[in-house]
Amino acid sequence: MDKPPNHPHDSVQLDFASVFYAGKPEIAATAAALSHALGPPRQPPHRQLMPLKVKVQSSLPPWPPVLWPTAIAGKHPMPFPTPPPAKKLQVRRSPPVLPQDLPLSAAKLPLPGVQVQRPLQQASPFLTQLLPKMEVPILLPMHATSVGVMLNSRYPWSETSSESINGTPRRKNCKCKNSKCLKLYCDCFASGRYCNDDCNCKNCCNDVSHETARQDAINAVMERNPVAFMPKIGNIPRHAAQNREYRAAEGPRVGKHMKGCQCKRSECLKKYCECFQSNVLCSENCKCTDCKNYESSEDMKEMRRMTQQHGVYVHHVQNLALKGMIGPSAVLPRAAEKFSGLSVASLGRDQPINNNDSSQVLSPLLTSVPTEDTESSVRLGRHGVTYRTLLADIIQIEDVNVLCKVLVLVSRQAAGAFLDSGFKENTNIKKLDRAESHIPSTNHDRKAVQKQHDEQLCSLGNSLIAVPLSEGRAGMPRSDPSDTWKDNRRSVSPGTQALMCNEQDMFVHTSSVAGAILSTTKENLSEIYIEQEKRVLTNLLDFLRELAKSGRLQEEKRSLRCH
DNA sequence: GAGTTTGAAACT
DNA sequence: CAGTTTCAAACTC
Repeated sequence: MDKPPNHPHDSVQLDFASVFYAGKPEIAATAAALSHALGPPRQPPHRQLMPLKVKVQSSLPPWPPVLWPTAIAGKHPMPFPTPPPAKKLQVRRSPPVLPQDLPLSAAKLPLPGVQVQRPLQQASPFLTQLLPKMEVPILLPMHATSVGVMLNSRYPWSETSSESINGTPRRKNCKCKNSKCLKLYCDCFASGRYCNDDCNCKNCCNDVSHETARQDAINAVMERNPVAFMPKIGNIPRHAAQNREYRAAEGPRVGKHMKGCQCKRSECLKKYCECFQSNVLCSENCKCTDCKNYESSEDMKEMRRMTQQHGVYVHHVQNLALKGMIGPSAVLPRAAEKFSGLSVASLGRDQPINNNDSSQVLSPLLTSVPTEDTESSVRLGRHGVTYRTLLADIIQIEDVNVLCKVLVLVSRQAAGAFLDSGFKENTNIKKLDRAESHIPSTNHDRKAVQKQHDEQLCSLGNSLIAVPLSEGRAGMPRSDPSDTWKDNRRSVSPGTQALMCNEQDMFVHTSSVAGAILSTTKENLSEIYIEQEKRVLTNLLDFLRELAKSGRLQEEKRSLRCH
C-alpha cells in the first residue's frame, strides 16, 4: 500500500508563506502582524519569505493534545507538508501514527492511538466573550467530539533521555539493533515516530524510505493488539478524583497503568517497571511480585520524599504529558498549567521546554507569578515557591478545541462565500454547475442534497467510529483496555452520536465545499486559498490579541494585589 | 564502555 | 493461555 506523496509526520503546520503573499500585501500584512504577535522567530529564516507557522498540532509530545476532527482523522486526510526526508536528512521530525496510517481493520474498531475526547459543553467565559468578535456567525454551542492522538511509548519517561539542549527536551533516541525499529521494542516506533538522526539504531526501517515495511509492521502490531498504540496510563478514576483525601495528598498518582506490570525482581521501584517509570502506583491491573510501588509502602514514601525534594515530580508529570502517556483529562487540571506556567520563565534548564510546544507561542503571557492558589499552580521543589501561569483562569483546553473549530469554520465560510458568489456571478461556473449534477445549483438544493449526503455519512461514520471516553463509568474498575473499548462502544448515547454527527456535518460540509472547489479552476482555487488564509489569520490574530490583552490585565491585577 | 539485569514484546 | 525467546533499556562496574 503506497502512501500518498503528502503525508503526516511531525506536525500539521499551516505554512502561510506561500507565493501568494507576493502579490497580496494585505495577507502578507496580516501574516506579519500575527508573526509579530507571536514574537520573533526562533530560527533564522531559511527562505526569502519567512514562513509563518501556526502550530495546529504540536509534534510529539502531543501537548496540547493533538486534535483531529473525527471525520478528518478517519476519512479525509488533511493536506500535510511534504514528508520528512529519509533518515540522516531528517531534523527531529517524527510522525504521529495517525488513523489514516493504520489498517482498515483497526479503523473499524477503536482507532489505535486515538482518544476521542468528551464533547465540549461550552467554551470558557473568555472564549465566549471573544467569540462574538470573530467572523463566525453561530458558534455556540459547539458540540463536537475531538480526536486526540495519544501515542504510546514503551518507556514513557526517562531522565536520561530527557536531557535538554538549550531548554529543549530531547526525544528518546533508540539504539535498536535487531528489531529494525519496527517492533514495539523500539521506543520511536512505539511512540509513532520515525527514527531520526540522533538515533543509534542499526538496519533501521522506521523511516520514510521504508514506509511500506513500516505500515506492515504497524498492521502486524495492531493485529496482535488493537490497543497497542493507546496510552498506557489511564486517567484517574472518577471516584478517586472526587475523593478529597486523594486529591489533597501529594504524590505521583496521575492514573494507572492500563495493562499493569509484571515485575518480579525490581520491586516495582526501578525504571524497569513501567508503572514506576510512568510515575503511577501499581494497581489491580498489575501482576507484579514483591511490589513496593503502592501507597503505604515505606520504600515508596522514601522514594517520593526524595522525588519531591529534588523537584523531579514536576519534571516527571511534564514528561508524561509530553509523551502522551497520560490522557489530557488526567493531567490537564494541574500538570498542564504546571507545564505552561513553568516552561518559560521560572524554571532552570531542568525544565523541558519544547520548541514545538504551542505554549511557547504565547510565551510572553506565560510568565509565572507567585500565587496562593494551589489548585492550578505548582509548588517548586524545596523552595516551596508557587507559580502560576497568567492565563490559568483565562484559557482552557476547551478553548483551544473551540478555537480550532472556529478556524475550520472560518475557512469553510470563506470557501463557501467564495463559491456562493462564484455560483451567482460566474457564468462559467454556472455552466459547470449545470453540467456537474452533483453540485446543486441553488442553496436550497445544495442544502437538501447535502443533508441527505450528511445523513448517509453520519450513519456510516457512527458504525465506524468508536468513542473511547476517557473515563469509564464511575466506580467501575476496568481491568483491560480492550474492555474499555467495548464498554465505550456500547455506551455511546444517542446524544453523543448526534454530537458526532454535528462534527461530521461540519467536516462533511467542508469536504463537499472542497468537492466544489475541485470543480473550479486553478485560479479560483488560489483565490479561495488566499481568502481562507486571510480569514483564518485574521481571526487567529484577533484571538491572540485578546488573549494577550487578558494576560496583561491579569498581570496588572496581580501586581496591584501584590503592592 | 562493556557486561549484566530486567521485564515487555514477540514467538511457539 | 502459558512457557520460552528476543529485545532494548536500565543498571552496575
